[in-house]
Formats: sequence, structure tokens, C-alpha cells
Amino acid sequence: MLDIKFIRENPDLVRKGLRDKGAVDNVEKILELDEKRRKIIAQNDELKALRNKVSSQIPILKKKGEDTASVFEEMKRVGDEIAELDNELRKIDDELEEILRWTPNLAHESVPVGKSAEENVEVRRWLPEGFSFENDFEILDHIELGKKLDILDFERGTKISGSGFPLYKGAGATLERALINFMLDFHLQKHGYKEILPPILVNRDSMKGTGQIPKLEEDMYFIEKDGLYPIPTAEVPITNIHRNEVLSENELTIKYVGYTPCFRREAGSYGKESKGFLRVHQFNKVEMVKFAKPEDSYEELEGLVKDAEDILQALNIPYRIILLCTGDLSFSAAKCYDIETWSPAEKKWLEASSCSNFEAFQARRANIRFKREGSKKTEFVHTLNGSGLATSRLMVSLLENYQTPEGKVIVPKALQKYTGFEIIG
RNA sequence: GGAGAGGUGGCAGAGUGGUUGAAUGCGGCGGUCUUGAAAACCGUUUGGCGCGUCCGCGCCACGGGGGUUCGAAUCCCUCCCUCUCCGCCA
Repeated sequence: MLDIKFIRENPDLVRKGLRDKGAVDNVEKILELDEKRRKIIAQNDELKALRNKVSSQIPILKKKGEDTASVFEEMKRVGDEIAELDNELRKIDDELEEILRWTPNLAHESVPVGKSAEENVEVRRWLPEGFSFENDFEILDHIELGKKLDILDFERGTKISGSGFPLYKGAGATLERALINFMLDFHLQKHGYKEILPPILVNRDSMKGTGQIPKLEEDMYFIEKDGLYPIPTAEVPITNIHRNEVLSENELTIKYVGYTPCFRREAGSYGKESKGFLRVHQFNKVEMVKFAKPEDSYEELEGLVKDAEDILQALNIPYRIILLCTGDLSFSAAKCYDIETWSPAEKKWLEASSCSNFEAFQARRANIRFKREGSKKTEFVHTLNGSGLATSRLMVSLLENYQTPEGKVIVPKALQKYTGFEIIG
């Protein structure tokens, strides 16, 4: 949610920001409602002040034995007027709130302006020593390889649940678990995060807090009977840990990392990149979440990307960093880097991580604030998060990059102590 | 699933229609005293909104929402949550 005061004071900046993000320019409507709202509040507060003043006199009048009937009558009229204004105000508040909830965050000034993914910018890439985009033998894609080695079974996953629900078997299941444990340990030991194991069903307030609702409602699973949503990312429960809280300055920056399965309906995306692991309804992800002071958040964003990169370097997997342009930026994000790993079978880069700074956008929705040392004022924190990383796409790159001409898969050095074996097949 | 109890300030805990945004205690912060500390004593200590922005003034909030009333923490309705007991399941 954007700050209404900021919109009031910088309408043109907001207009431009919304245009750059490819969103509807509703600034005019917002300003109109805002003005109406403030006018009614001023009017109403005056009436309430009168009512309070008279009310406090009534016990005194009664004590003196004076007649209160005429006062009551007048105050009844005032009361009715207040009720009317209250109603009007509620309607305006609802309307304004609804519009603001549908208004996306604005991009940071360092984000390139662009319409679509075409205009994203590659910031840097990292390739393992001796790496080549050309291979001397035919690389099997992760589906064939998974089948051949009997470590991934998409058919049976489909039988159990439906398409997009992967089944890992044997060394595949172990490798997946090893990846998760490796990444968690890495962030805990080398990057100073605190581990979180959150609930994976959350209520509607939590989904609203991080901005998945209302915009992405159709992409979420929903358990109607209990009003709970299976999380699309650990960002939701972990960011909501501090919903409706006031943090103290000296505990910031808070850095959490947690593993959860993630659930996405991916409505309407069938056919495109939907085979195997490329688009799934359930996947595993290790997520990093930060709560930072506003002045620190962009530095923390760079750190977040670096933390995710460290994992890939430790695994020796080729990747590149993409800075998303304004048009490709998600609803809540002010700035976002994608990390894409190389798939030699697909011959393309696959998004394995997304690291974003939401500035105060989520904090305002979720009411997450902090207080500076010695200050009475509260401010909204900046929230950030990034996958560190999602295992499904990472698994694709890993299986493909580490396969041998014989169709076996070598386990990366860093994972061997977690798997207990060095080669699959 | 059945029965009961309860949701008040950072915490504990009063308050059952009228200067109660809220007693009291603890905690926190500031001060006095002290060589220093403790103790004691004094003071202070919620958040949001609107107007003016130097000082300030006003409004709202006692789980959420609605209602009764001149006036609600207090009465009524409704929803949510927590706890205890029983049953059921893991």
C-alpha cells in the first residue's frame, strides 16, 4: 500500500510511477476521495467535541436538579448528524482502501524503465571454471534423466495429486533433502540468519499483509472450510511474524531464513514451460526475509542477492543476475533482481531466485513498524525477501550440469556430506 | 464435536452507564540521594487520525463489527480468538 500522504504531496511522481509500472493511474480519484475524507473528519470531529463537552456537563446539571430535557433533545439531533457523517466517512474509507489495495508499489529510481521482460537488464553473470555453453555429449533433460535414474516420477505424482505435483524417489528424494539442509545451514552459519519453521496454512490477513491478496487471489489455493490458504511462498508467514508489531531500532536488521513447501495454482499457465519441474503446483523453497531500517534497505537488498549467489557458487552452478525493469516488477516490489541458472538441456536460463525490496509497501499493509532510539514516533520498516533458493529449478540445473556422458549424475562436493553418496546411477 | 470460563495499557490486574485513556502493582525511562551501585523517594511511560505546524488544539480506540442511549470499557446482537473439562483422532 502506498502512503496516502505521499500521494497527496507528490501526485505527479506517483502518476509517472504507476505509468512506468504499467498500472492504472487512479491518482485523481484517490486525491478526490482523500479530500472529501478529510473534510468530513474535520466537520465530524467538531460535532463530537461539542457532544463530549455537553455530556460532561450533564451529571453536574443533574446534581443541581436542573431540567435536562432540552439539552437531551438537542444532543439527540447532534448525535444523528454524527451518525450520518460516520456512515459517509465509512463509505469513503472503504472505497479509498479498496483503491489503494489495488494500487501497486512504485519502482525505485535505480530501476530501468521498461514495458516487459524484454527490457530487463543483465547485471552480471558467474560461470564455473572451465564452463562451456557447448557440450561434447548429448545432455538429457531432467525429465529423461530423472526417469532413467528412477529418482523423479512425474507420472505417479500426477496419479497421486494431479500434474505439477512432483514425486521424488530414492537418491532424488535424498538429493532434494540434502539441498534444503545445505542451503539452510549455509545461511545460518555463513550469513547470520535466524532459522524459522513457520505454519504453511495462513489466514486471509496474512495474505493481505504481504500483498498476495487481492491481486493474486486466483493463483492461491484456498481451503474454504477453514478459511486458510496454503502458502505460495514462505515470505507470507515469515513476513507476517511481525504483523501489528512495533520493533525497536536496535533489533534491526532482522534476518530470517526458513524452508517451506510452496503451493501455487498457476492458473492459466498450462502448456508454456509446464513440463517437469519448470512449472509446478508444489515445490520446495528456502526463503530469506529481512526487516530493515529504510536507510539500510537497498544495501540489504544487495546483500540478499549475494547470499543467494554464494549458494550457487558453492554448488558451482552457472547463473546470471537480472535487474527487472519497471514493467516486469511484481505488484509489491520496488526493486527486484532475478537469479537465473543455466539449463544445458533447455539451452536457456531458468529463474531460480527472486530478491526484492518492498520498501514500506508490505509494512504499511501489515502494520510493521519500528521506533528509533529516543524517538516517540513510529516508522514503517522496509521488508525484503529472496529465495535462497527454490529447489525445483535449481534441481533442473544441477542434474543437467552435473551429468556424465554415461547418464549418471555427480553430487556436488558441497552436498556430499548431506547425501552420503557421491554419484547417482 | 459437547460443556464451561475469559479477552482491558509492555506485563499483571481493578473498573458493570456520566470529567475513566482508564485505579493499583511490576517492568521501562528520567531525576534526587551515593565515591559507585542497590534501596528509598519524586517524576514520567499507548497507538492512530484530523486541524495548525513555534507552542498547541480536537477526535477515535478497553478482541473485531453492529446496535441501544443525551452519554458505553460498562447494556444488547454478532463474529473472531484464547483457556479448562469431556469425547474423538494422531
